[in-house]
Amino acid sequence: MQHRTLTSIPSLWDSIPCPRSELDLDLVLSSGQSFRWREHSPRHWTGVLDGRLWTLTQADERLYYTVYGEEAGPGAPQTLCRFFQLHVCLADLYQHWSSADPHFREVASRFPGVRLLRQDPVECLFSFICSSNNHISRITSMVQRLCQHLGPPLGQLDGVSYHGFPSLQALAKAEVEPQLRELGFGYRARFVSESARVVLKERGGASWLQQLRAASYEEAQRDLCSLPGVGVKVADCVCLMALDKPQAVPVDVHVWHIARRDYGWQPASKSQRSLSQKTSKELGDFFRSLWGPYAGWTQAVLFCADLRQIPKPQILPAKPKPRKRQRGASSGREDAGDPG
DNA sequence: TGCGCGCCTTGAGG
DNA sequence: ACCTCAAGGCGCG
Repeated sequence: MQHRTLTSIPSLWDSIPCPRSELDLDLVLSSGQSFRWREHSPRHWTGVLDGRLWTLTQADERLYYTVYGEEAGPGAPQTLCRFFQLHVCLADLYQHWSSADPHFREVASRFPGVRLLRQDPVECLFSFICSSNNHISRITSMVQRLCQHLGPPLGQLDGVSYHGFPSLQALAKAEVEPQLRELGFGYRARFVSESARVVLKERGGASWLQQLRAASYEEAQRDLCSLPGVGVKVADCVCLMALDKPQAVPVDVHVWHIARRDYGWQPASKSQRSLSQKTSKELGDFFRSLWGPYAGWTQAVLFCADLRQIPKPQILPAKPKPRKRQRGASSGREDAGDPG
């Protein structure tokens, strides 16, 4: 089977109303909320949702979707509305934030349609456990490896295999940690397998995570922080992106930078260099008091804008670099041959 | 108890 | 070749 595009086989697509001011699909799926969507052709995103394989794209005032292997079914619109939280009116929020914050108004006018996904808690938790000391492109490749090796296969498109996210049971197996180390997860390998084991055997499994949606922000954050590899930053990401806590503001060095550069913010306590837990809380409270109960959503807009404002330098074409560095004539390191 | 600091993995880029 | 940094967390003093 092949990846579908809207123009190739229109009959296999359906759509729901969704203006661009409410959703910028390209921005939302590539800005580090979820690491599971691939842009296989321009503005066409393929990924797994509710255990099925989808391609999404956007045109005019509508969001188009197609599901592989079966009919999309009558539940598809509701699945999409829930995933993109379309009941939340982004235009109203932007207006509110703009009136409260001139800097937001200036930035947001260039970045409409940035909203939060409502992700599966297990997927979100373990994706962000992988995020520590890491950047988006590398997190993406790690999560992809995690799914390819431990997740249930859902089929191939153009030779690319797609997998569901691994279950807690799969992640909790004893051989997972060495396996993940082999896959380049480093010290995060232990965090993944240990947290899976704790959630499964000491907390009651996926339903425990699910129930944190009904808990308070403070309680959810505290409970998540009891897992190995989960600190305040990762807990806030999960709270914001999977557990219905729109007030959670994940504070990282990037947000810290934005706060100082664009808001002249300085911590009350004078810890300068590193982001202490106390400073994170201070900064989160600062943004919550400025932006209100959806402060995490606001931060996502600014974060998105910041990602796009520092475009990666294009690789210059035809740069005849004299390569003099390999004098040892080392055989290529991408050798496919087995050692021995 | 609270806080600051060094360490942990890997890989890209300067 | 060396250093730093990248959407951090943990253990120690």
